[in-house]
Amino acid sequence: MKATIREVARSAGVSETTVSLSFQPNSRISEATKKKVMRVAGELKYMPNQAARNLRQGGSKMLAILVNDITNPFYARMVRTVEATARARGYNVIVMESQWVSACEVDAVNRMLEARVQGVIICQCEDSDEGLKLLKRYEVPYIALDSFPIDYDGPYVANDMIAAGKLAAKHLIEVGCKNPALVIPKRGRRRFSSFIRLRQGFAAVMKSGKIPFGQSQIFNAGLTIGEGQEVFLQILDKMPEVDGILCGNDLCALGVMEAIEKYGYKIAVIGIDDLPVSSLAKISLTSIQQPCTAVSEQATEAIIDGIEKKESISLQKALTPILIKRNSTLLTGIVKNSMRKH
Amino acid sequence: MKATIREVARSAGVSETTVSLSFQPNSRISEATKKKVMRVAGELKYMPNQAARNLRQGGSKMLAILVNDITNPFYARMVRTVEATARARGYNVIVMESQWVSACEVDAVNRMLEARVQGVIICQCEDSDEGLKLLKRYEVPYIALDSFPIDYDGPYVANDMIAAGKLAAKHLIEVGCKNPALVIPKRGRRRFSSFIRLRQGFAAVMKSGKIPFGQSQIFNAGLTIGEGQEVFLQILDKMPEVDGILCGNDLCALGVMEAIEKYGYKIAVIGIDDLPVSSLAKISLTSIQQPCTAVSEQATEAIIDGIEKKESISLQKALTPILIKRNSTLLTGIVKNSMRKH
DNA sequence: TTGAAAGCGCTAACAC
DNA sequence: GTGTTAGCGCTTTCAA
Repeated sequence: MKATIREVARSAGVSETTVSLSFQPNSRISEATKKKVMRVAGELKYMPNQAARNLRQGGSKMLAILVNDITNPFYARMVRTVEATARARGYNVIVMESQWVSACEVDAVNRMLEARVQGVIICQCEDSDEGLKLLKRYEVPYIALDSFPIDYDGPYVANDMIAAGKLAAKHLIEVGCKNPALVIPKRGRRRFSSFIRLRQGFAAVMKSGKIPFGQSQIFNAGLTIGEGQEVFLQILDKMPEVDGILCGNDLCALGVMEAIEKYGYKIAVIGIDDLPVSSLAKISLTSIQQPCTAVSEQATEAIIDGIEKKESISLQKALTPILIKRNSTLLTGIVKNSMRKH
Repeated sequence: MKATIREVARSAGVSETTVSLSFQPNSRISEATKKKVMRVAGELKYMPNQAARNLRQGGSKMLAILVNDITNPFYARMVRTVEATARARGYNVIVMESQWVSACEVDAVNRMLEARVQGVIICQCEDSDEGLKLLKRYEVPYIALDSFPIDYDGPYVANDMIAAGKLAAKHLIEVGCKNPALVIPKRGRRRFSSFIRLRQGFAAVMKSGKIPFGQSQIFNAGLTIGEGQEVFLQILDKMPEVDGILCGNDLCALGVMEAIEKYGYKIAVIGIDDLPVSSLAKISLTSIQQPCTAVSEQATEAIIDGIEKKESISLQKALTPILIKRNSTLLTGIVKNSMRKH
């Protein structure tokens, strides 16, 4: 880890250029020289210094991905896909986490900027757009992945949440739901546009099915098990007749299911994400499977294309999800009235 | 994102040195000059270039963490903690994933080396030690986190798996288990030393409790729900009287529980990790909670200390886990005999 | 308190 | 097919 190109050159009796070129694919160097250089490099434990290379070439070959919560499997899978896609195209990825805190987001963006990442894939956290502003200001290409504020007009690749809302509503109606509730997160003053779209799709289908659905049936909870558990009593308080709940993600849905069970109710629940645990027989949570892999891949490809063609990216794309029907709606739908407690 | 220190210097009518110094804390520059420099820097959208800084200073202020599976919450939490701890000390972290594939591990290590990370926190994947060899060869400080091969003798911070095995065995005996099985992963020819230790602790307590426990009661499955589901029939085949199963992690345990339920058995199950979902009433999986945060913190601090003191690190530390008792052992322990199918 | 100059390790013109 | 030269953007002596 100590040797530089200079020492390798000297030791191999060639110029630095030759060494440099030997490490590049299909360069002009003869096989013999290349072999010799490689041998010496090996002996001297030489390895090209990316920082120097970047400095010289004026590009870091580095992307950043910013997610809200790395421990959430939904984001973790995105990170994995982005990483793999980027690597295939010769880019490294630095992963950052905002933990839903705007200040962390800004901090993360600053570090990306200093690291001279060439592109940013960003799952935006909340109502502050400071992070985005920084990216714009410093003219770093970015693309939103999955979530972004309601007034965002930049490039994105996301899951089609209107479709998701429609799927959920249609299914709830199918299983006989008359009093639906929607549980989605709210940060600061606004909601994510993803969840606004979810609501739009949900409300549209409910309306066409003549099921009343209004503001009073929308509840606020974050995307964790804990927050799901907490919100259920609020729902029950305002909607004692609730018989179907769509949650912002599976984790929240798991929490809601937990509370439903605890208080002895039977209410249809739908989550979003289709986590591995959701398919367990004991859980069997009906969920909306999002095309996360495709979304992440396309976002990554788009940003790299943008970087390499030096074009600004204008992609705005929403991919269609599918509904996975399980017991959390199928069983509860049948028994819910007879089993109700009150 | 375009301006360099030179342009800022020219525009502010000072030297590059002054600009550079203005961006460093408590340097000799006067407040007035600093303010002026900052203003100009802001106007020109100047931001120090880390690559150049690193090149000059000969250190990247970058750490790498390599995990096996980023979508596994166990690793994700470690990543989070490492990242936060490192950042507090002024280091960035690049995250890499081996996906349990030795070739990926080697590839990841190579990229770290090129990125000139100053230290590596590594959760090793399997029986190949190629990755580690590379790290040694290029003299990059490293510390193993949580898992490493059986013959590893380098620095590590890990969970005390002997203690974990003992806790589990003690508890299984408590709930009346007579025919225990152990399900742990095996990669290539060897097992992780973590799981060998788990077995040691488990076997020791079983022995002292006069419960027979030998090779034929140890089964092989990876750390995922799917592999847990698959292994159960093998267990049943070889041990029709099995009444207690300790799994290598919660995900695997969830899979085993799923299969137990599916085939209509009641068998005590213990997992390791205590994932959030494990505490759900519907799951209620008895699990061993590992001090992952502390482990990750200590590993990170140790490696940074090593880097800054230029000392090689010799820390070998195992932190004690605790047992969280839930229904997967408490209920099954009571009813298991009367409910058995065969 | 400030500036001039040297150089970190590498690559890309441009010679030869 | 190979070498010479000139920087990439920054920090750090050293001198003023």
